[in-house]
Amino acid sequence: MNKNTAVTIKDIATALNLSASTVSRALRGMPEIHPETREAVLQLAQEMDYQPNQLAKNLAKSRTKTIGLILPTLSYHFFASMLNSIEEAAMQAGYSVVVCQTNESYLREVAQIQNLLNSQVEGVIMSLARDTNDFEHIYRLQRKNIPLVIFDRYSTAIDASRVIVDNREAAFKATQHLIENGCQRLGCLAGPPHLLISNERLQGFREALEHYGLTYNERYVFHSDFTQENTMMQALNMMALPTPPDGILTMTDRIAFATMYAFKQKGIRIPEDVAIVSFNNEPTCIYLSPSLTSVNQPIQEMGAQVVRLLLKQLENEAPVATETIVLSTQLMIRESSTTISKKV
Amino acid sequence: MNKNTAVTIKDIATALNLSASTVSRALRGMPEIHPETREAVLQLAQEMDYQPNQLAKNLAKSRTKTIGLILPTLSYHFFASMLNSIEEAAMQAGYSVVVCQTNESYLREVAQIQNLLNSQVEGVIMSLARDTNDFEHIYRLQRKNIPLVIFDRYSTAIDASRVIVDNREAAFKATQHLIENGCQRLGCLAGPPHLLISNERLQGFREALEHYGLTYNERYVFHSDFTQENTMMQALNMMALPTPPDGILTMTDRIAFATMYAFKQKGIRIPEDVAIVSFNNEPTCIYLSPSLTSVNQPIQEMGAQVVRLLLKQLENEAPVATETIVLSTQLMIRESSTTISKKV
DNA sequence: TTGTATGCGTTATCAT
DNA sequence: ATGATAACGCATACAA
Repeated sequence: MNKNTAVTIKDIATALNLSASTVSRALRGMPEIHPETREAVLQLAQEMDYQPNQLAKNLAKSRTKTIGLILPTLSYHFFASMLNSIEEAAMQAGYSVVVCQTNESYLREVAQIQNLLNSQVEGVIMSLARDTNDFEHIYRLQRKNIPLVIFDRYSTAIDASRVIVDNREAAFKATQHLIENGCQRLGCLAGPPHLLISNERLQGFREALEHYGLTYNERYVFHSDFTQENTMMQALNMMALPTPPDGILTMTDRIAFATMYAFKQKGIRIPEDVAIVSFNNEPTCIYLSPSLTSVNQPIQEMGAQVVRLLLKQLENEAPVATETIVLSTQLMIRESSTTISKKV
Repeated sequence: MNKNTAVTIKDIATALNLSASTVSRALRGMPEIHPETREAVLQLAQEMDYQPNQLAKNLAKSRTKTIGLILPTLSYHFFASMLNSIEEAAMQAGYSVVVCQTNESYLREVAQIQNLLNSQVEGVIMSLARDTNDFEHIYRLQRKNIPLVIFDRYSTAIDASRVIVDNREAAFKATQHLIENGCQRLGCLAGPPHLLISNERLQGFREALEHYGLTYNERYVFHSDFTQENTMMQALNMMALPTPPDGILTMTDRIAFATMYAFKQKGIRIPEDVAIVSFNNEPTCIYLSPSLTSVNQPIQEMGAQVVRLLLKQLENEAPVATETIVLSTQLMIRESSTTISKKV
């Protein structure tokens, strides 16, 4: 059952013996309206509890002031936080954002882009789904000249503005930290092989090893599909190597959580048997025992930059060159990687 | 910079020397259209990469097939999961959902309802913000005959369909569990005093105490505003009582996490010194050491019921009586409340 | 089977 | 300062 009685501008107009255009102008506070008329309109609007119809407004102006945000999932704290930070920045610029999750599925990503297009969003911000390997849907978006900014999970196959962190450097520093804390045999629990940022982090991992004269061995690199079960299996497989690692770099906190969980069940001690360093710095990191060392990404800054780059495209008449913003990270050192201070 | 060249039905029509209505019908697969015309239209639409304008569509049909979802925050796993489960159920019924967060702020809640109204959502699903004490904005919604369903954080001051769990019983069982595991002096770390579900849980806590012949003492009840700092302070204050509790019921996992964090820093052992039982069963619960005993709410079921109740109102001509669905919960017993099996 | 006319609620361009 | 009219893109009642 729905209201059949939405108050419209026309209702106010006839009630006041005015034309719709006058009411419209009064409502929007245009200067040419007589104060008395304006007052009358505003008051009646209030009394009738008039709600402007955003659909009609948008259609008439051919303008929605809305941007679409496509995220892999809101269950990761990182993405939920990015949503907040993007929404904040967008709102300040007078835009609202409509969010959709892909649940890591390529098909859903395609569908969501379709939806956003139909919803007439003026621009799109996204981070790629785990399973996205083909970019035709993105190209379509671009062919329609919809401004696009990609953050975090990007692809070099897409020519769009991006906001990322220096994954290679971050992984390098994280690995360096493990080495300097005495780890000799390092393993890496990476994400799906086709995810670019996973490879960048792997690259940083490798460079750190080589920089410190350790040999990089592919057999110490395992790939997780981000699910808990798979991650636990990969982690245990790694520890079942003839000479298991004494330090592991995991690509995300979720991977680290599952790994630590698996290790706990098997009686593998952290950091005594194996140290762990991870990525994302989710709030849960500090609650674990041992607390988890993790790379922090500047979420506020990323959100602000993402929106800034999008606005640049949105508000310029002429096409704008794509831009890549690389932000730096901070390693939050905690118990999982430091044998020294087990304070508990 | 934006596309000035959105392909419309009219474009297809003139290109094919047809009328707009014919194209419209062909696009929607109406039976009365000649197969050949349909083919031609469909093909050209594809070639021109035609995107239907959802705004125009909605305006023309005075129907959006959209429901609004207002959540306190997406940072709580419970709400993020509810979003997924609601979206799933809504999609199956052909509705899409637009989400907004209040960030626990009353003012934002009011504003978000305003937005949803302007966006012409056909119905609203919500869980109240922490700070919401006044319900005029909800009443306005109802005066406009917008179907409304409230879940989890509800209020008896709002006459709307709801989907909740039996908080009193859940708290009773949780408290019972603590008592049966040997706790003698129980404390409760509740949410803000005006949150109804917090009080219901407190009621269950109290009833359990009395049922087991323990005395309920208000001095063992502390209120957290859900922030980490405040929660830590309240938790430590509780343990600073002359005779601190040996068992605590916390109202949410977030409260429990912060409490455990505070206790860890102070060297207060869980469950040896004090056992903890909580609400929400976030995934993090199993990752903690000790793992956290928590009340699980049937999120899938809740989402399905919420949507079902809303659809009932949406798809009935006549007004539908409000309904309350009370679902039952399950206590997930883990290490934080059981002295027996510290497996690690 | 297809076309014409009208409407959805609002804004915008001309007039007056 | 206000009104009439057209337009936004699509759907639909009515004609043909």
